[in-house]
Formats: sequence, C-alpha cells, structure tokens
Amino acid sequence: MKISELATKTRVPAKTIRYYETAGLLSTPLREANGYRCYSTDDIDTLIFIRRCRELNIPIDEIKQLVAVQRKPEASCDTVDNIIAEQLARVRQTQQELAQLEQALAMLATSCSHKQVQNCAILQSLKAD
Amino acid sequence: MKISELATKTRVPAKTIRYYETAGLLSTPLREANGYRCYSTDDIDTLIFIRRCRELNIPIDEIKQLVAVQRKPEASCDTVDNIIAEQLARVRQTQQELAQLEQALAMLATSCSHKQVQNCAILQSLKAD
DNA sequence: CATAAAGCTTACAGTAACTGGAAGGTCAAG
DNA sequence: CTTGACCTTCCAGTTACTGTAAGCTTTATG
Repeated sequence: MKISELATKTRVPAKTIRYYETAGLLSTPLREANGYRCYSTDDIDTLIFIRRCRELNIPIDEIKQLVAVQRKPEASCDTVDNIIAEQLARVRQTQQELAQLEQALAMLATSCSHKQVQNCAILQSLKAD
Repeated sequence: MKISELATKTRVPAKTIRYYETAGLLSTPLREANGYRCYSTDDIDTLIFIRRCRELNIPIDEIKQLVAVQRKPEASCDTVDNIIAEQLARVRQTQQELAQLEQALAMLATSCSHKQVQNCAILQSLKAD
C-alpha cells in the first residue's frame, strides 16, 4: 500500500509518516520500482499505536521504547509501566501549574474597569515584581 | 548599567535579554565605548513586566502589543483586556484537554498487572484504533 | 607586569514535533 | 498530449529560548 492509503487508514498525515521515518519511529519501508514507499498491514497497527501514544502526549523518544519493547514479547512490562507513570506525573504537574496560571489570569481579567491604559489595573499588576 | 546587572535585578538571564532585543520586545540599548550594552532604570521596569507576562504564558507577540499600548497612556485598555481574556481562554482549553489526558493515562496506569509484554494491558489498549 | 578569570560581543546550532512549500518525477484519464 | 493527482527530496519556519564557540575587554591576582 502507498503512503496516502496508509495515511487515511491510520488518520496520520503522509507528511507526518515520512517524519516518523526520519525520526526513527518507523522502520524504513520497502520501495516500489518507481521509488514510492510500500507499506504492509503491520505498519497500520504500528502507526495507530504511535498515534494513540501521541494523543496521550507521550514524547517520540519514549514511544520509540514502547515500540521496541513490543518486539520482545517475553520481557516484563516495567518499561511500559514507567513510561505511563512518568507521563501521568508530567500531566499532573502541568495541571497544577495551569491551575495557578488560571487563578492569576482570572484575577487580572476582573480587575480592570475599562478605564484608560494609564489607569489600567491589569497593567499595574503586571508591573509589580 | 551593564547587562549582567540588569539580569540579576530582573531575574531574567542575560542571554534571554539579548534574545528579547532581537525579538523586538526591548528597544536597542545604548552602547558604551567598548560596545557593551548600557541600560537605564526604565529597562528594569519593562523587563520585569515582560517576565511577569511570560510567567503567565503570554506569547511574545502579545507582550509586544502590551508594551506598545503602554506608550499611549490615553488609549483605552481594550487591547489589554482582550489579550488577558484570550490567554485565559487558552489556559482553560488546555486544562480541559489535560483532564481528559489524565483520565486516559490514569486508567492505563492501573490496567496492567505486571505480566509480560505479550499480555500487557497497557499495550493492548494502545493498539486499539 | 604578566596572566588568568570573569564578563562582554557576535553568530550559529539545537531543542520537539511537526508543517508548508518548492522543484521535480510518475501515473492514469480524457 | 496534457492535465491533475500522487509521489519523491530537501529546505525553511514555528516557539522561546539555551548551548557553544571564537574573540574582545576588563578586573583580579601573583
């Protein structure tokens, strides 16, 4: 199958598929006589797996590990557990930071009573150290 | 004052100060005879303002507008209000997305009972379209 | 005074994960 | 035969810095 078919079947843009190849996430595919990339049905599974991981914000380097570990079926899944746990920790950390951000912004958003810039309470707040 | 003094007074790294200059966020400073940048006390205020905005995750292009509008004290503060409101909206949008992410990851994290990779429930889930 | 360390300058490269665009080859249809 | 849809590669741009290198100047020390 050619790249655009793989793209529609996995909902990953062809451009991104080529990028994943150069990034070392996908093995280099066979080529037809004309130089077109030629993919197998296995590639569909791998690529959907990658897409799902990216939807979970897992960095490409860690997805590489997840793809690699699947080639050793008898390995323990500690690597998998750790990557998911780390990603969860990162997400929760970001959530905390965003909560503080939201607080600060919400306070700013209600502080200005539509006067002129020279009296703007938002700008005043932002000038404080 | 030289760049490192400005850096310590504002808690913005000297490297970042130079970057802000090329990014058009800070006006080009005077130079001493030896070519060193020479800053005024006003630059302290501007830079602290910029740092506070960045802590609120406001993009540099929008900080540029906030800095510019402060040079016209009689302008209305609609620009300011809009930028803060948009930033708040972006933050809340991200919060929603992260909440879904966290749900999905948390579910994955508890799904695997430490078997081998070939039975790993996490990997199974990630393979589904 | 010599020299070494600290601080300043510029310019280039790298980060993450793509995305857009240019220039050109291939293939099927009208 | 030519038009349009795909395919190829390579280069540049995105965001907001950060690292590094090469080369000044200034300051501190022996």
